[in-house]
Amino acid sequence: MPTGPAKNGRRRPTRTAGPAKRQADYLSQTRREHAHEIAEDYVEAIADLAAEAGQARVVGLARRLGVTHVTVIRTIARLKKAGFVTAQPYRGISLTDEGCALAAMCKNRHETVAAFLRSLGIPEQVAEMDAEGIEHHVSPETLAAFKACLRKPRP
Amino acid sequence: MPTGPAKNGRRRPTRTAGPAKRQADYLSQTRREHAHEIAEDYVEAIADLAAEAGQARVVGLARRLGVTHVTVIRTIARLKKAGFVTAQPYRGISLTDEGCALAAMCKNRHETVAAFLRSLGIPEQVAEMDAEGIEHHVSPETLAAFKACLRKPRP
DNA sequence: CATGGACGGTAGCCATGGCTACATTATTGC
DNA sequence: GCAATAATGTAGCCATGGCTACCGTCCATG
Repeated sequence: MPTGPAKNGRRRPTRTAGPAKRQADYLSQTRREHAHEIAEDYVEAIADLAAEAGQARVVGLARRLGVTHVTVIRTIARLKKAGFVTAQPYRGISLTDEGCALAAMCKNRHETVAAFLRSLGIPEQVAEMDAEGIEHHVSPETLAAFKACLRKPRP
Repeated sequence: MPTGPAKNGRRRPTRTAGPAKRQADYLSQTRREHAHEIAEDYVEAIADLAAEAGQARVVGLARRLGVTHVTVIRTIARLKKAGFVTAQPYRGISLTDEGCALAAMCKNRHETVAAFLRSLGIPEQVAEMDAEGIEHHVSPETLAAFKACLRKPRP
């Protein structure tokens, strides 16, 4: 039972229409992006492992991503359905052309973000850590601005 | 059935120990942060609604956050357990002191990130959109660097 | 003062992304 | 060639964060 009468403006004509709607869209978009983040981390890790060990394997991915091999297997299944990787049971994991392109884009973007942060005087480790989280939310416009800043550093 | 013998270096002594471990930690950390992101978005929205309408209500939050009122109710329950908000059924939602502090920090951080992006020449709307995603991953060091850049803009 | 419609809440579904525990397959070393 | 071990895969659990459908509350207004 409620403890008393609510005399708050319940029937107010909402009034938070314009800007609130826009922010809602931004937030929805950000949430949608989150689905891609994992895929990006995976294809990047697969590309790296393939480059350094000749082939990406489940345990290697698990170690690199900080999850159990079970999680890797399940996520790989999704990436397979999404067309980013190919994999047969007990064999290594390979990127499709699409996956390769995504990995290359991610690697480039990650490098740019990390370099930009370092150029602001942020310590290596912190820059790397922040880049890991930031990179997935950097639009092409912002990425271009970062690159421009790196090209002509402040005096 | 596998289509043939795998002659890949399975028994290699892992060799991806040092840097891979570090990256795994970074990624784990980023994943952990994700749990906080929602809380941050909520307390910020609650603070805004309280400021502009006198009280935060479920439907208002739902509109602002771009989700259904059901999602809001469930998340509020979690935030309540976490000690960020207080709420009784059919009453408005209020921030605890802790929630208030978090909201203030988030608002400040969001403003800083958005202003920094705008200072790089990124269009208002894009800056706002990117800030929404980036803000949750900005460490204190990086935030300080952004603020420093804003204080003395490039000539 | 009754009631309609907005608001708030519950039940139950789905997908994702973790996990442990257990089973299966490949490789390797004896 | 066979056993041990590491890698891979399966089953099933939990939490989170969406959703729809439906039901309950409340209060402004006729």
